[in-house]
Amino acid sequence: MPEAHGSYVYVIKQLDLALRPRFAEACATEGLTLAQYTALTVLKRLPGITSSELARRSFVRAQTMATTLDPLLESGFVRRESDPGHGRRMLLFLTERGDEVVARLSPEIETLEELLVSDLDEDERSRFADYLRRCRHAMHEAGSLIRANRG
Amino acid sequence: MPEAHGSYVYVIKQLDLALRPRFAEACATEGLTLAQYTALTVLKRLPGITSSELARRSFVRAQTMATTLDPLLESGFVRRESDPGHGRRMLLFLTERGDEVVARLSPEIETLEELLVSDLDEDERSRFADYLRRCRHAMHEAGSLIRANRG
DNA sequence: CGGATATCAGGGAAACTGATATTA
DNA sequence: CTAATATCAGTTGCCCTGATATCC
Repeated sequence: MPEAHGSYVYVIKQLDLALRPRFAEACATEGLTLAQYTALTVLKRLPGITSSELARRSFVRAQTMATTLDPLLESGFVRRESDPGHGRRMLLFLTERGDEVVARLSPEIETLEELLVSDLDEDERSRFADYLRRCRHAMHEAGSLIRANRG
Repeated sequence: MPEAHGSYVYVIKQLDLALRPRFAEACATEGLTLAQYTALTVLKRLPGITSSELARRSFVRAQTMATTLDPLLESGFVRRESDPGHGRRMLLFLTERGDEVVARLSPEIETLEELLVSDLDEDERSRFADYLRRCRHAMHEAGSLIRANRG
C-alpha cells in the first residue's frame, strides 16, 4: 500500500551498494578491481571487440574504459591487436591467463549470486534474470547520453 | 544457451551505471547529488531515524552517511533533534523545504523509472519490483560486512 | 568492560569533463 | 568536413579504513 511500484532506480542503487564490497573482495583475491573483472567477463563473451565498443556496452566513456584496461594489459590478462584494414582500431582479446583468472573467480561470484537471490525460487530467478536483461536492453536503446567525446 | 542464469550481480552493476548519469542529472537540477537525494527519500519514509540507522539501511558506513548529510543540514533540507533519553543520538527529520525538493524531483525520477521498465508490462513490473525488494532483504539479512566501526 | 553513536582525518576506485591526434 | 577511435590530463562523487570521544 505504500509506494507499491516505482523506486526501481533506488532499489537497484541499493543492491549495487550491497553487492559491491563482497564483489570487490572476491575480485581482490586475484588482484583485480570490480571494473576490471567486469571488463574481463565481457571480453570473454565478445573477443575481438574494441575498447570503445566495450565502453558503450558497459555504459561508460571510452576514456574510463581505457584506464580500466591499462592494468589488465600490463598484467597480461588482455592483449591487443591492430585491426587489419583499420589503422587506428585496436582489437581486444582475453589471454589464456585472463581466461584462467575469470575461471578462478567464478565460484566466489556464484556464491554471491546465490546469496542475492536466496529468497527467490527457480522460476522467479529465471524471470528476474530476464527482467534485468530487458531493462538493460531498454537503457541501451534509450541511447547513450554516452556518445563519443564531447557529447 | 549461454549463461542462462546467474550474472545478476553483473547486470545490476550495469543497470546502476546506466541509470546513474540520468539520475544524477535530474538531482543536479535541484543542486543535489545522487546520494543526497537518496538519503532524503529514505528520510521521508522514516522520519526520526538516526544517521547510523540510515547508513545501515543504505548499505554504507556511518562516516559515509555523515558526509552525505552535512550539506543537507547546511542547506536546511534536513534538521536534527537530540534524542530525549539518549544523550548522544541525533534524530533526523526532513524539513518542509526538504519535502518540497523531493516532490519537485519526483516527476523526473518517475520518467527515468518508466524508461527503465519500458519493455515490461504491468504484471512484470510488479514482479520485478517485488524481486528487487526481496533481493535487498536477503542482502540485509546476510548481515552487514558493515557493522559499527572497525569491523 | 563491550556495543553503538557521532565525528575527524586521510585514501582509493572509478566515474566524469576537456582536449588532441589520427583515421575511416 | 564529420564521425569515431585512442589517449593525455585534471576533476569529482562517494565509498572506504583508522582513530577518538561519548553514552548506555
